[in-house]
Amino acid sequence: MSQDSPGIDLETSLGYLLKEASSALRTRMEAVLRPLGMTITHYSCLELLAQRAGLSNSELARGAFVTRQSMNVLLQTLEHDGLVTRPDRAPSGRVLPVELTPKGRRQLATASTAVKGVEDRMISALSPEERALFGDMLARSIAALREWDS
Amino acid sequence: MSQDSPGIDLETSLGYLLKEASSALRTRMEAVLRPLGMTITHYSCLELLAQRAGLSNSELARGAFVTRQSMNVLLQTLEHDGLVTRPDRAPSGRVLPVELTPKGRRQLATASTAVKGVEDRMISALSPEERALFGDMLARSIAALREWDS
DNA sequence: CACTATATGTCAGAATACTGACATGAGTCA
DNA sequence: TGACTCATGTCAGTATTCTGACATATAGTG
Repeated sequence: MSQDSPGIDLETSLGYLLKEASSALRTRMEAVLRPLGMTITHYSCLELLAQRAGLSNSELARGAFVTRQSMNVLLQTLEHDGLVTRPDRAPSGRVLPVELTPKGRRQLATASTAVKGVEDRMISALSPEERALFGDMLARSIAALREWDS
Repeated sequence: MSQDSPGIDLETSLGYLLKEASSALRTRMEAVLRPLGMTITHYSCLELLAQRAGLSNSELARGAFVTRQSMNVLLQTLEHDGLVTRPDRAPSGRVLPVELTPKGRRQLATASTAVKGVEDRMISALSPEERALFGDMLARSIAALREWDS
């Protein structure tokens, strides 16, 4: 039971809590996006494109935290459904800039409000000052985890 | 190259930051567990069992944030590899209590050390006082996200 | 100019997790 | 007792993501 070793106490582990929070957020987002026929990656892709039009497949993949292979199959579906467009040939190099269509923009609008509701629910547990600090601590944690990147 | 920290508004979203932090933690954990031939779910299962011996398949699934079907597949592998044991018949009801074998305990020991190193790296960006507050904020966020269930 | 390194898009296969469904056992309540 | 509800373990099929690999295009270096 409570044998030591270099064991990690999951009850107080910040890593476990972080995963737990991320899982809860993911579950809630899936719940509100499912009626809209969208997955989280699907929504993330559209949201990224709305803020930075012309992102490439690889850039979208990094922004949505999936591999570029996974993003590519998603983009094929989005393109087929008329939500995004890609040029037939790369304007420069091999990079294919992706853009939202009006239809994609409309779909994003409804999804964005739904997702914002989930995020608002989450941060409702934090005071305005705490929200700033929370974001700052998250950013510092991210930086520390990537510190010795190769 | 515009691959690092583009000035998108998503960077100020706490939901996105949370997902980003979770992704960074996941990447680091995968990096240290891969040489040991373990996945995160694999490790999580062993860690859960070390702290609470006799957990059922469904309980392990909830603790590792996967479905009980996925956990069952993993448990079959772990059982085949001699890392955990399950009784042939349920002592009560249908619940099959899972237990670590000495071999499983040894494998967990090395993995736990590696994972602890990752977590230590992450919280090194936070002061001791901040760590407590960080955990508290995460717990409150989790509670807020789940109180919706009604 | 060649050579190298990096990044991209893409294809194919494998690993992993999920949804749906079913039977079983325990607990609750009329 | 019997009907109902709930949770569990399990089977089957599907879906999504990942790993590995390759050719190509750009930039940097000698």
